Amino acid sequence: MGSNYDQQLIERNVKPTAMRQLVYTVLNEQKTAISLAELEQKFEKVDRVTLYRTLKTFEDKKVIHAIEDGTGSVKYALCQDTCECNPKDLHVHFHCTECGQTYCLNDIQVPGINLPQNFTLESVNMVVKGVCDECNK
Amino acid sequence: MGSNYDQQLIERNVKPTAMRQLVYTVLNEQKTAISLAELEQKFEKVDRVTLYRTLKTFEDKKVIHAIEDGTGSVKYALCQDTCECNPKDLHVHFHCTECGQTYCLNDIQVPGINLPQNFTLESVNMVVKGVCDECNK
DNA sequence: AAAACTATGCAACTGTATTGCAAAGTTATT
DNA sequence: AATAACTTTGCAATACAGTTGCATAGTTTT
Repeated sequence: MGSNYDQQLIERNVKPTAMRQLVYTVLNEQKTAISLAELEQKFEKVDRVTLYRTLKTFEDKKVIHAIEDGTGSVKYALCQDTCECNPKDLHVHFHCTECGQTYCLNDIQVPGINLPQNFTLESVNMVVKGVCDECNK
Repeated sequence: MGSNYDQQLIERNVKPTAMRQLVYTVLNEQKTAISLAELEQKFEKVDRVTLYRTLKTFEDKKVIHAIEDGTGSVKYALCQDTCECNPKDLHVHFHCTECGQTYCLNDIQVPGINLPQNFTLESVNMVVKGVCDECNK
């Protein structure tokens, strides 16, 4: 049989084990980015290290991207289908200081930056902090 | 007597104690942003918690700003004279993946972002990663 | 000089991230 | 089909950044 998400994993060269299918499913259900600790809480019983390595594998293979939102715990979210995690694929993230949620603003591309002479660019982590629409109600 | 830097501290409503003068001096000597652990190593013998609280005080009073560069340890750098840490005062930071240094690109302002409806902005943490001029030689 | 407040130092603790190693599971080879 | 080689998972333990509580020292106010 195999999960509905096998294809996404296989396309990114990740063997779709049971664990990975589960993790992918959970990630897919999230509206906002999620930390390792939060992911752990979605399961009855699971080994944190296995989740940790699953996330690392997913990140390496560009199934997910990491967001350093400054809370002390890295958040993760699924990449868009077309994402190669190149600078041009990068979007802005939003961290709500009220509810603590971290959003992917997939529609807002990270603006280009002209670096000083001889600085070369690999990636950009841009996190806007403020209050989200839910908390502004 | 008093240190040369008393004025800067007093202007920001920080009492210029001996400890704070020392920390300010060290921060002022840095070309790149520095972590708590790195700061600790600049002293023969010093209590980490005191440094920690000194940095927190400096940050609160906008003597320094914190940079979340994604390395797992927050970096700190002196604010510019005119800085009020408002969005318009914010500059881009650069983290070199080769030497590990984090630079303040004081001349490069963080670009404005149009947030979705009902999202309000407080601050922005923008870190560009790549290779710095020194490491590109 | 005493009281009130602020800063410092030490000990202890929390939580995230990470590594090593053995067991279980999977894939390739004979 | 049995073995070997490799990959994934689970458990134990560790490393380290960040943080809190409390007692002492120092400073300022009354």
